[in-house]
Amino acid sequence: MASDRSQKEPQHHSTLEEIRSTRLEKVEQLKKLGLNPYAYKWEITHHAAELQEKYAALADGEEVDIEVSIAGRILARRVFGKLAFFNLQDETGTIQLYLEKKKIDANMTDLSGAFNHLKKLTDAGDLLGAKGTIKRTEKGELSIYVSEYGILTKSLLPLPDKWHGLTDVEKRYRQRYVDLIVNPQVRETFRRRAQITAGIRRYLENRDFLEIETPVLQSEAGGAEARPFITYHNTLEMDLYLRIATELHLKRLVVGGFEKVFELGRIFRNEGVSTKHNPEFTMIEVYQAYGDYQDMMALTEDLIKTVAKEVIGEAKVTYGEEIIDLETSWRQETMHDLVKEKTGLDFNEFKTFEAAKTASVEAGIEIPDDCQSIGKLLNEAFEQKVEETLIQPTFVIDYPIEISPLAKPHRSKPGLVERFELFIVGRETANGFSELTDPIDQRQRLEAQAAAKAAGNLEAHNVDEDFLAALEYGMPPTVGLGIGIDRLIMLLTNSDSIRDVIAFPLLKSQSAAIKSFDYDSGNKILRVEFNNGSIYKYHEVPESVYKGLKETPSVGQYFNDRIRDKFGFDREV
RNA sequence: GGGUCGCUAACUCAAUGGUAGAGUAUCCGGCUUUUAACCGGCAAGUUCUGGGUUCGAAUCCCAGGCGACCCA
Repeated sequence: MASDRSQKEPQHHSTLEEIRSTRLEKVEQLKKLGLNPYAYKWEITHHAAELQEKYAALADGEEVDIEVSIAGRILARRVFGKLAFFNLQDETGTIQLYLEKKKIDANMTDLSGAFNHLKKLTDAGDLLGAKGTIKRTEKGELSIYVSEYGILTKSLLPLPDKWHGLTDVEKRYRQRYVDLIVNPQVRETFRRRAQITAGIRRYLENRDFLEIETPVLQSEAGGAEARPFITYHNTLEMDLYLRIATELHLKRLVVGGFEKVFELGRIFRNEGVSTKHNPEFTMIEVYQAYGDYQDMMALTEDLIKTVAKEVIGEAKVTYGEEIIDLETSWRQETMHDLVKEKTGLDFNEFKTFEAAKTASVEAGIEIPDDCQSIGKLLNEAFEQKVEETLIQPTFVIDYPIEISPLAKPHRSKPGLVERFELFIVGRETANGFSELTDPIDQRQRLEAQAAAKAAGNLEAHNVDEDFLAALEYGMPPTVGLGIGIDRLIMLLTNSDSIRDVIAFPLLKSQSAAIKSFDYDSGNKILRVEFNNGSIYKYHEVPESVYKGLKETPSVGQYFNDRIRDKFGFDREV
């Protein structure tokens, strides 16, 4: 019998494409057997972790005659002649399946050769349902002694290497689903992320804050200094901006009479990508009427402590080499004092900008061109010399007015505002201030921003007249807070890149990878086939461009520069 | 934006400028206590792309793509 097979064409089963086609054949074989390779349902009675916990004390070789049914993904197979062991993973963990020919064939009488089909037609990566009893093997592994199985979904693509797992960082982010399958700690990170955001909402709802959703698409970006994404509404024929903050709309709600509001949502900033920045990220903004920044610092501290305790179990966090103590009362220092402590410079003493600049240069502070006031210089000194040293939670308070256009002037310190920022592990984690409620003062500050925009500052914005109108109706004394949720989650999950806490971080798109192209000179249509199998037809493409593409040394580069996004197209495949 | 490093079989990695290899996975055969199962066998490559130098390039040079890290 073996000799018949050996005379067949040599089989090639190595590349992805070939593995996939082998598995597609298995799909067909399952269908022929009357088994649906893409099943509708499997009744689950238990999960892996639950069973592991419940039967932790079961002795080696012992069995428990309780029928259980579970489902999950096959992570590993160890197959013998008439016996097999599979490791099955569900959302909670893994458990071994003890698969014996005798037992399975005796129970699955409708399917002759049930055990052999299981051996031949399943692969690591398939989703499998199994019913059976509990048994700890003689080697000590808690198992389900399977009487019946169901192939629930046939997987067509192989899982990553079982030794090394998925180590390619890029692939982990680009194909997060694979990362999640093979790296349990990644699932734990996102589980914890969900617990953190749920905990924050619960905390605020318990204190009568109301979450109200505000627009993502805005005709004026505002509420922060950042470059916005611009998009276009076709039927209204207008440019729209994706929000860079929720601030100005939440304040409108406070004007409208809501005393405690918040929104936890996605913010978009058209800026670079780094371990600390993703162009879309999650922020919570909280506004409370009739309070000031001291009230909000108290709330911020209590909120973060409470959530950390709920999620981690204690208000102590290990982050890299550091142990962050969230429990003891958080330090509160003025920006002036901290700068003085680290640099020896007392910014209260400087009478002129020139004097401050000279002293700062001596202290080793680099001064950018647009830094033209004592306040901005103070902030530079803070960012360059202090920020990264603030490891344990620290509220920095009383910021220069120049860098805080929406904050209320300090009640006793001229030139400053009642603002705080929270720093943990050297990173800005939260920002809040007594809100500016004087509409005339606010107009002046926004007009200064608009002037900066007109002068070319891409992070400045036009005056939001409607927001000013709202302030003119009267906003109560109010304090506001913003927390960078991703950075908080990084802290509470001990992650050093923001990409580790965003399920699908933004990545540069991979190269066009053009397979082939041809040109219809009569209709001026350039037809391009990509390596991923898709085919696009570009219209009104001049023959010169086609010739250029034909002659260029780098097709992909030429395509990106001269064709992509330059011509209308439709997609053929 | 700048710098450093990387890109070789599906995966993880080798290969003095001189025949591109190994382990794992896949595929075939065997196997009733494995858990990185084991034993035997087959197959698997546009060395990221495009140029250049050379008798000869995975290796050296140039340009580009993508990524990681650091800096601003």
